[in-house]
Amino acid sequence: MINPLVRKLEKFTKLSRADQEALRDLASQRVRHLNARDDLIHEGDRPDHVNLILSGWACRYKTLEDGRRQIIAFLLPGDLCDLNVFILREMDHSMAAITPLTFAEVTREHMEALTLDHPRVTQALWWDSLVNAAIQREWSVNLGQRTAFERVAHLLCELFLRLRSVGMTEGTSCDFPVTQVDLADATGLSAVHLNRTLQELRGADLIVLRGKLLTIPDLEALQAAALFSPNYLHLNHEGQRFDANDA
Amino acid sequence: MINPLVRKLEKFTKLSRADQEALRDLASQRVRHLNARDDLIHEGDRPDHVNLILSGWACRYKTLEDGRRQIIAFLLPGDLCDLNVFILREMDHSMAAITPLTFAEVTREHMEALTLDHPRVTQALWWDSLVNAAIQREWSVNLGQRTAFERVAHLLCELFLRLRSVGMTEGTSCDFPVTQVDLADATGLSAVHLNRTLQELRGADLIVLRGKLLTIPDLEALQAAALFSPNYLHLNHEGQRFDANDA
DNA sequence: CGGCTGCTTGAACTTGTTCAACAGCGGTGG
DNA sequence: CCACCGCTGTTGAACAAGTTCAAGCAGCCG
Repeated sequence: MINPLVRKLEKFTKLSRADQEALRDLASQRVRHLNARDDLIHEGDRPDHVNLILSGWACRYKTLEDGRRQIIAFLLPGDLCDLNVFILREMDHSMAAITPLTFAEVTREHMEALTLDHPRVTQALWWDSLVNAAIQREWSVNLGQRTAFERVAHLLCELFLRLRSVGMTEGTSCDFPVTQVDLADATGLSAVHLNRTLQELRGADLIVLRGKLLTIPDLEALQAAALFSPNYLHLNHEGQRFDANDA
Repeated sequence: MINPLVRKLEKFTKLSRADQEALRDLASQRVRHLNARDDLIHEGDRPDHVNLILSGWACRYKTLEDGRRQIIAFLLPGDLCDLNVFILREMDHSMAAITPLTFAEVTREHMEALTLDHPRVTQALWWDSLVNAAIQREWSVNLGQRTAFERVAHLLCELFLRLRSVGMTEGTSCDFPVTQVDLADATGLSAVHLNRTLQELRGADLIVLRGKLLTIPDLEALQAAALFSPNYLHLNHEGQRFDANDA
């Protein structure tokens, strides 16, 4: 399989062979595995490397003292967590595997070397982190303004498009290994109401979700129901302006 | 008044004279003014410079087709918007002045020069943008998990601490020029319910809010009520490790 | 004074929560 | 092979939190 990070960044800019090689190199160092539900890192820990998701799903989350949990972001293959985390003294949130997970721990030194040697890659990584910031903002809109129905629909649209951008969809379907409890924690709904909302979405023929497979028969329709506009994902080949297929 | 950006960044690292001078320089170019409610930039516009807030309050926001509006972030003096925005083709959200506003438009070239010449400043700016990302994440927790009461309390704690970090509080009070409708749009509540929530907070003697002045008689108590933990603001002089009072 | 914007109130209503119970499934151990 | 356990998904019914609508008030500025 093609490296999902490379694939995603090429949505932004064409990368040279050397660039691609450097990225593949990132993905081959200090590779680690986790079981579903294990923490990658916990609030309060000192961050000393950047995590690059290679396969499986993970999430960022925070819990309140009384146990309420909010999932803050989903991390998919090709996602890189916070280029500069080292700068901070301690993590302000936790990260956990949702499925069995493979990821690479990229050291500070490695990141710095990459930055120096591959300006085009660096640019693309900044683009990626701006997109992540935009996603985070959209989640605020989602949680603050959308109804349960719209909110769940919106999340599904987003995840589907993000998966597609790393080549992890097949036609109108994709793997969807998230439990309803996780979805509830991501959308700020109770598990019960989330369940009923999914049923509504099914009833409206907007989604088919069975086992761990999600099918979206009519993406346009789902987007309309969610008041979803994909602009914040900045996927429209922004940086075809930088075309440099060998440096 | 001391430059708020310098003051904030010094929470992270000691800056040399030259560093400080460079930052003050940022704040003196292409200074612009807006009236309350005017947009700085609108969704869909092409971003071609970074905005540095000099005085007054602003916000980021998004609106849905049917008019629902979510305020996504508050921008206070000393706040700098998205170091790298130029990378994106178009804005995925809007920004507006809440009060009469003074801000500086910093060109791409100027930012790049700053980055090259002042690595310590660059580092501090990255710190600042990581903190902004953390704030954005915390807003998700706020919107997704906290009750109206906790949510409003939490927002007030955050704003108070952020204002304090740029020297804009006086004892237990600060200027608070935000209308209830704005607060409602930031917390995802209806204006009516926001109003009642403020009354509850007043009734519990957690805040005094009259006119445009906010007083928090017992910050600890308000934080406790909000389940507020300040760690995500990373204000605990993280970077006293870098002390270099002249380069 | 008149008109605007922002704040406040009451009452009916809706959306989403909570609690409690149960069904389905896969895995594990006896 | 069956019994049992734990996790995930599903259901009903009572309940609570927050919304909506509509009206009125207060303060401010011209």
